[in-house]
This record gives sequence, structure tokens and C-alpha cells, in this order.
Amino acid sequence: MAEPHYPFNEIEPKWQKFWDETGLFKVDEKNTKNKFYCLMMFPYPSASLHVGHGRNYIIGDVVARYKMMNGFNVLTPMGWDAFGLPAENAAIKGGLHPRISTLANITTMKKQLNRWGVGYDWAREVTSCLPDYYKWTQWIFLKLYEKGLAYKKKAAVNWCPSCNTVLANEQVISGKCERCDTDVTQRDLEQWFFKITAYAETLLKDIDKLTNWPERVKIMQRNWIGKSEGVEIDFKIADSNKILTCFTTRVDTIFGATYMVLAPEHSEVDDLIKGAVNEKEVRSFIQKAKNETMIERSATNAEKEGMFTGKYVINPVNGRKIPLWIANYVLMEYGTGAVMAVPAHDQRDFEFAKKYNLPIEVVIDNPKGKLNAALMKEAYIEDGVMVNSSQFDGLSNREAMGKIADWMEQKKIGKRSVNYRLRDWLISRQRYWGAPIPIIYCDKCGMVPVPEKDLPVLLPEDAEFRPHGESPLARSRSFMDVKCPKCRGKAKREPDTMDTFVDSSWYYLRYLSPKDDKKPFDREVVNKWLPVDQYIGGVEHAILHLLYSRFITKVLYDLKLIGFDEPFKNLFTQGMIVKDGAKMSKSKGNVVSPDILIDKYGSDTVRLYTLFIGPPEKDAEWSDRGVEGAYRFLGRIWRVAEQITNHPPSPKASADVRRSFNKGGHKFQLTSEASKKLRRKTHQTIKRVTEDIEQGFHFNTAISATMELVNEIYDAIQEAKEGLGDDPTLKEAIKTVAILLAPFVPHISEELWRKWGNKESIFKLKWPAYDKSLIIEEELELVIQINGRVRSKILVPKDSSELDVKEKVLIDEKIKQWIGDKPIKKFILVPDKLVNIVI
RNA sequence: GGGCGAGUGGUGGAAUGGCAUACACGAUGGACUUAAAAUCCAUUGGCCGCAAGGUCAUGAGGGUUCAACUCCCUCUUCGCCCACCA
Repeated sequence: MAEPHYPFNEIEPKWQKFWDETGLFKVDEKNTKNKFYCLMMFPYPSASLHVGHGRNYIIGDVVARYKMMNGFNVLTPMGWDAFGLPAENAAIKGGLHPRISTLANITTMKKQLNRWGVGYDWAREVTSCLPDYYKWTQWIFLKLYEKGLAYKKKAAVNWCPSCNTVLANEQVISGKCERCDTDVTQRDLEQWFFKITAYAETLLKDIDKLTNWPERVKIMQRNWIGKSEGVEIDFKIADSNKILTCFTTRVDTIFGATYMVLAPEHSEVDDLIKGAVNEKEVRSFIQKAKNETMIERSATNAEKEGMFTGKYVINPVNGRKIPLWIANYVLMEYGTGAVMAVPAHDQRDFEFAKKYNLPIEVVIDNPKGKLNAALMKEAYIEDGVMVNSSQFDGLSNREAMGKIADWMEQKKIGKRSVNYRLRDWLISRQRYWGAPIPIIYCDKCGMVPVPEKDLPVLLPEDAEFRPHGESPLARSRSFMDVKCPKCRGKAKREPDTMDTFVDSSWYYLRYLSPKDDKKPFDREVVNKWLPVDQYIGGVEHAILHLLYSRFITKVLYDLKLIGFDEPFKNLFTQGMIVKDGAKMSKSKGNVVSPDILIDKYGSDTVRLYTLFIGPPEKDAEWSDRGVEGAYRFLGRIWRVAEQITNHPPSPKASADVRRSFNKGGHKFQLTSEASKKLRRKTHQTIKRVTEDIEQGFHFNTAISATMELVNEIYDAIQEAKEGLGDDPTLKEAIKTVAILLAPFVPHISEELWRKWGNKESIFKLKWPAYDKSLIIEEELELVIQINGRVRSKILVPKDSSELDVKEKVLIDEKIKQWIGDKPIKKFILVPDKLVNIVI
């Protein structure tokens, strides 16, 4: 290898040690003046980090260091989302105990983070798989239980036959297991749920409070909660007293309801079909529909299938008798599990009606041309004019919606209602590597929560964690057999563990008092430090983790345990780094390891390239070539700094630097013109970098702005005469470069800063302000366009009047030629920028 | 099917109504060197032209405007998220 551009391998470990020893990132939680809580999503401790992971921590580190330099008291902690499937799966395959492999991974990752130069207040480290943490996860469970927000019910759950475990709806991706891609089936099991639906409205409404969240994350959360407003309508079953209620968002189409459909699981179905002529067929149809796996039922082009029950219901608005069907496309979990079908104005109903030859009736006409039900090829779902709807005929359907709802409420045949797509959060996992649910079952006393003083419920060491379709904990007698806390009689523990999303939904509170063994967090301290000022993480957590954290925060707020109801004030979601067009993964063999790159180029280079690769919120393609470019840039800074600042170059400096120093040619004197120009560029760069960081983390353009400044320093030196001493303008420029880049490339900046004779860390420095008077250009280049095309350019003094400009423009040779003798129709001046002449 | 985002040189990208292609990578040439590497300097969107210069280009087509990568409409390709939600 060629001689290094600069001795990164010496300076980087030195400064990492220095920051650690001087406690640069240590925070006293009692000092909340100018506090800034900078939080990165804590990682799952997998084998090792790649450069894609690095982006998150590097961005966070830049924010932390930048805020530090702006006088903030920055809290930047790190921890480990350490429970979870991969470690357990590895253990099942015959590897180490999950605790051992997880803790080993944590050690490795910590080293990697340190090598990246990413700083944390490590005294606050939390690890969710250790009892001193999960004790409090269990405590939070108990709080929800006391409030009636944690409950158990038998539920059809998603079951992964391969992982042998239950999956949350969120972990089922188009009918397949999120982790192993196996088709998901259904099972009925007793499961623990958190009643997140009780907070659906608040979670939705308060999205508006999250002003500094990416719009798309907010949209995803809104869609996930999925509020829809409509009307619940009662349909009487013909020749019976029974009533079936359905939910619709399109009450304006009620007069066009020509049949009704129930979900196969609907509770009334059994009764309804009893004794029907085709009872047998209907029963077998229902059985088939129930057996359909998630994938069959949710496939895009799933065939809509149904069967007539033999029964009829009465449409309450017009007394019409309409047939009652059962169909696989109606979901029991949403609304009431019963749907009024309006084939003319709903595409699914339309397809179903065509297939089974059910009547189609138009009740909303297309203003652009009359609809004919017999000729329609698809449902008309647009707005239009009400027809065949008795007293509502002639109204626009939008208007009719409200009027029909009013009328139905008045007549007591329907009432306004709201539905959410959000389901309760299923937290039970039949797994070993998670926090045990702190519940005891006693034959006498029933379900008994573990008393707070008995927490934590420890994971047993003797569990055999191979899945058998029940929790591995169920096979540990030492764990299961327990005395009832109430009657001291024989009792059994709950063998299930909690979803790891529970662990990660409150960790940001624990960082403020990570060692406290009396309580999960300190109310007073937490209220001062939270909400988090800047949260940074991957967009893949846009829905689940962020929604669950918001939910838990709101519950704790309602319990008066904390004084704020949203955990994260500002959110930044960084894009993924891909290689060869694909997400980095071991199986694809496209993982770029930071360790090799840091050995070769140093961590400042890896950091700089990671930040320069593109806008941080967007996905980016990794290029090893680009890394070299970043490396060269740092070398350029190092060399020019050695030349300008008149310090003996290091023995490793390039040959020409050493030679020039020995010849005494390292001193430069700028002409006053050049000096003025460079000072202007220096201050313009301060402005640009500051604004780029402040206004949306545009690190890539902040770096290119500094590159421009460095290029200009090189230009200035080229033109400079050898002089008597250091040129103050050159010194100011190179110092500015070091300071502006300090958050991005902290080691080299710190080293240069020290070399220039400063005793304190560069991060104790105040972020520079630019001098407004210096960035003004007195003379500007004005672009002259003819009919919108650039034809010439002239120099004019700043703030020239239109008259002065016009005079100058019209005597310009090129412009004279272009205009010729054609009359000028318009003369547009954008002050200090451009002129457009229309001829 | 719905929602969101994107499409700019050989490549990553910059410009959010005002000089399209900043900055970087790559490439080419030069200086230095016995040589190479490194470094420094120069050139680098296409086409026409010796040149001055002209002309065409921001996925395609249309519109608004003195002026459009930027705003509006239609279409198209790709990515992500959701998806039989009544």
C-alpha cells in the first residue's frame, strides 16, 4: 500500500480514548439546562454491523456533536433490543444459549461502534434481556393489567408452522411469516392482548402534534389506524324477530342494497342455516372458508365465493326483501361481519352479483351520462346524483349521506358509527427468549398477577427451548410450579413470554435511570428530559415500534406516571444503504464490513463517505470507489493544513510537503483581492453548512460545500506569493474547514485543532457564526436572457436599479446583435440575478 | 386495487420558478518520478463547428409562465408501504 495520506491509524484510537477518558458524552441527568435528548433506535444484537447499519449511528453522532457545539447539554445513550427470535433459533440449531450469544454479540457491536468514533454515554447502557431491565417490562405489563388494558382471550391467531409460534398481524406479510416466509395458518389459542384499540382515536388525533415527523410516516400510521366513519344499519330478518346489523361508509347507496352478506364466522350463521334445504352444502362451504389459510384469503385475485342461506332480510329504508348470503370476502374482524351489498356502486359487490346473478340497481347516477345497470361493466363508485332513493332523489350523493344518516337516526333504524382497522396488540409468544408474562394461575384464586415485590419473574436456565407448539417455559418445572401469591396454594405460571416490541416501547425512559432498582424510571427526571428531541432510525419501524411506543407513553401518561403524552418530538428516518441494488444480507453476499474499510482508510473516511453518499433520508447505493474519494478529500485537508499553518509536517506527510517545508515555501501571502474572495467563501460556507444541517439534515450538500471551500483554498495558494508569514485569511479558512467538519469527521478535526495549539476539545468550541458583511458580493454577474435563453452576462454593482441595468444591457455587443432592430416587448429584471428581454 | 416516493451526464448526486448538470466518482491529457503509486494542474452531457458560437437534452406528451428539473393535466417505468376494511 502507498504511504497514507494522513496518519489516521494513529490519531483515531487516540481521540476515541480521549473522548472516553474526558467524558465528552457523559451527562449529568440533573443538569437539564439546554438539554437535548438525541436518541437512535437501539439495535438487535446480531453477529456484527455492516455499513448500512452504520448510517443510523453516524447520523445520530453528527447530530449529537453538532448540538454539543451549539451549546446543548446532549444526552445520547445506547442500548440493546436483546430479546428475540434469531438468538433462539440459533440456539435451537445447536448453537449457544441465547443469553451467551447475545451478550457476545453486544461486546462485538460495542467495539464496532467505538471504532466508528460514535460516542455514547455508555454508563446508561440498557440491555432488554437482562433481569434489571425486563423486571420493569413486566412491571409495565402489570400496570396495563391493573388498568384493564392487558387481557386474555381465545382468539384465532396467526400460526407459523415452521417457527412453531404465534405471529402478530403485523408479522404476517401477505399471508407469509415475516421471518421465514412460510404460509401462515390459523389456530385458536388463549392469548394475551394489549388493548391498543382503546387508544385508536387518541393515537390518530395526536399524529397532528408530531409536526416534525416525516409526512409519509404519519400517513402510514393514519392508514394503519384506519378510521372510517359511517352508519350502522339494522336489517330485520324476514319471518323472524332477529336483527342483523351491518356497517357502511356509503349510506348514500342504501336504497341500492340488493342483498346482504355475512362472514362465514358470523355468530348468527349457525342459527340461520339450521333446517335450510341446502344446510349441508352451506355448512361445508363455511368449513372450507374457515380452513382457508391467510394466504388464500388475502390473495389479490382471490375468487369471491358465496352461498345463499335461504333466508331474507328487510332493507329498512324501503321494506324490500333481499336475499341473505355468506361469502368468503367478508371479514369478521372488521365492522360487524355483515355487509349490505350495493353491486351498482361497489366493485366487490358488483363482481359477486355478476357471478351469482344477483340484481344490480343504480341509485347514484353519473352526471356525465345515465347509467344502465344491465350494461354496466364495473361498479360506478364516483360521486353523482341520487336516483331511485325516494325522497332523496335529485340530491348530490355527498349531501344525501348526511341527510340519510340523520333520517335513519331519527327513525331509529341506524346510527352513526366509527370503525378502525387497528386491532388489539397480541403480545403472547410461545417462545423462550423473551420477558415472561408475570401472571400466575391458581385453581382456587384464578388468574393472579405476580406481586410487584416478586418481580422479576426470571427466565429459567433449565428450559429446553425447542418449540413444541407451546412455550418452552411450560416444560421447566422449576419455572412453572409456584405458590399462589394469594392463598399460598399450588399454582402454575403463565408460560408465554412477551413480544419484543413491548421491550422496545419504553426503553427511552430507562436511559435516564438505568441502574435504579426501585422504579423503572424517575418521574421528575424523565419529565425534564422527554420528549426525545431527536429520534433517528429506519423507516421500517414507521408503524409498529413507533405506534407501540406512542401507545405505552399515552398509557403511562393516563396513569400519571409521566407528564407527557408523546415520546418523540422530532423523528428522522434514514434510508437504507444497498449494494448491487439489494439490501445487504449475508445470504446475498453483498455485505460491506466497516472493519476492513476502517483498517484501510480510517473511520473518518467511512463516516464522511456514508454522509456524502446522498440525502440521508433516501436509499443509497454503496460504492467502494466513492470511499476513496472521501479518503482523498481528508488527505487534501491534512496536507493543506500542514502547509498553511507553518507546523513541521509529520514524518508521514507526503514528500512534496516535506520538501516544500524544508525550502521554506510553506508561507503564503494572499493579495488583498484574493484574500477578500477567500474570506467571502469561508463565511458563505459557514452559512451553507449551518443551514444544510439545520434545515433537514442535508449532510451531503454540507460536505460538498466544504469541499468547495477546500478547493478554493488550493486555488488561493496557487496564486499566492511566498510571503513573510502565515496568511490570516488562509488560516481562518482552514480552521473553519476543521470546525465545520468536526461533527462529520471528528478525529481529524480534533487532531488538527490540537496541532494548532488548542488545549480543549474542538467539541467544546462554539459553532461558528458567519459575518453577514463578509458574504455580500459588491459586484454580481447578471445573466441576460433573450426570450428566456441565456445570451450574455454582465457585471453590475449590487442593488443596481432597473434603469442602470437596462442601460448597461442594451450597450452589450452580443445583446445588441440579438435584438437588432426588433422592438422590445418586455424587460424583466430579477434584481441581482437576471434580466429577460422579450422581443 | 389504494397510498407514498422517485425517474437529471458513463456513475452517486446538486439545483423547489430565474445560468440545468454544483460536489464527488470514473475517464482522458499534462507536471513530478529511472518507473509506478500518491500528489498537483487541466479537460470531461450529446450533436454541428478549426474556432467564435450554435443547437438538442432533466422518463414521454401536453398546459400555465417573460422564464419550468421545479407548478398543473395525461401517460409510463421503477421502488416502498398497505391491501377483499364494506
